[in-house]
Amino acid sequence: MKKSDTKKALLDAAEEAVRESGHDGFSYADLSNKVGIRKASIHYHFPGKADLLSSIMQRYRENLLKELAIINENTPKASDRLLSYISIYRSALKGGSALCLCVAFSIGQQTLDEQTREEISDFRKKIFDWLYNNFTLADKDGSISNLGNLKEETAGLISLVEGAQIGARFAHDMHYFDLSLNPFKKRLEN
Amino acid sequence: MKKSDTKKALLDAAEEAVRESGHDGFSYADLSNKVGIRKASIHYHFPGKADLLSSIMQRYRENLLKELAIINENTPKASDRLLSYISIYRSALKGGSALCLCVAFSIGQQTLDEQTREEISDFRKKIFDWLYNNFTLADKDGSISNLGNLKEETAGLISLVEGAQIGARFAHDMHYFDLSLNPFKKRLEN
DNA sequence: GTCTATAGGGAGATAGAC
DNA sequence: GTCTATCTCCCTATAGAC
Repeated sequence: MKKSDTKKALLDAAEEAVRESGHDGFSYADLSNKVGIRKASIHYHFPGKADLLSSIMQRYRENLLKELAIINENTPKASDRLLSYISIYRSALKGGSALCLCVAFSIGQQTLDEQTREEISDFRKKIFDWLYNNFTLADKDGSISNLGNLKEETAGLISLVEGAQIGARFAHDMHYFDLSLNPFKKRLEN
Repeated sequence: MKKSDTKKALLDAAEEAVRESGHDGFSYADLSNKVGIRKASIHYHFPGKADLLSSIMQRYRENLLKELAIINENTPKASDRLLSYISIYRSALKGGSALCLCVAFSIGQQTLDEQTREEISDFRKKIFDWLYNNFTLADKDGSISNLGNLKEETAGLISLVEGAQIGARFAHDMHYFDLSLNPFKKRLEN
């Protein structure tokens, strides 16, 4: 198999594993089974597990930030942009069996290498800024009711979405996510 | 040392470890160092790790449900009760280094034994009911503004508080918790 | 009750053949 | 690039002396 194909298969399998079981909840043996390659061979593509985890995070960050940029391009109203944000986190749940990669890494940060932790930290800041800018837009276009302090609204929405993911995965029930988000969604004018 | 004293020391050390590192983020060796007992001796008090984890959870559940009952006895206004609830989760953060036990177990549920998972699940339901009853009270005493659907409010507050814990611990910053909770707190009338 | 000693397994990682 | 074989380390758990 071509080097890049195996590498992608490993990244895909590892990302899925992290989102379902956490980064220390899967082993090279698990990965080996999923991809159909001996576990020693994984080290050819990623010398250590830290390299693998860092690569997953890098790829995820690039893709998601691109998605958010596209939302801004195509969606004029702030409330609609936030709805898109919420739906990204909703679909990441995969019916209640997985978390988005950012939440999965954030809850297991203690045993991560410094570099990956930095990447997550930087990523979280960028998400915060994107939301903050769109709450600022909402303050102008009036598409969200009862707006308070914009930094508080931003932190509150991130916490709400991440907490809803945790709860929904625990219960294996998407309904819990929707239930949690509804009070916020009712403030959005469509 | 008396049996019950060692047992309590083990429970205390294990609870702290779970809240800081997760239930598979600490070993009998870690516990052995903290308590000053050889790791083999731990098995005398708790035959397996599952027994230890289950005991921590049982103790925590009993204590917290007792606390919530006392809040109801001593605090007439719904908004004040919810403030107490929030402050329990806030102080559990220990400045951003730990989670409350319920969140710590909830995020690591995949590798828990069935019994402990059941205990957490049951505990979460009881927390939900306590909050739901107090949102119902708020609907009567008018101490929370803009009340929507009460189940949604309940799920939303749990998600908010749990997500705020995750974010605050990641950033090692209590401020993030306070920032996240402020929009909700502003709806409470004091 | 607590100890020493050790079993048994799984983790990530490396060497070297092909 | 992928393989087999092996290494080292750490985990939970048990046996048996004191």
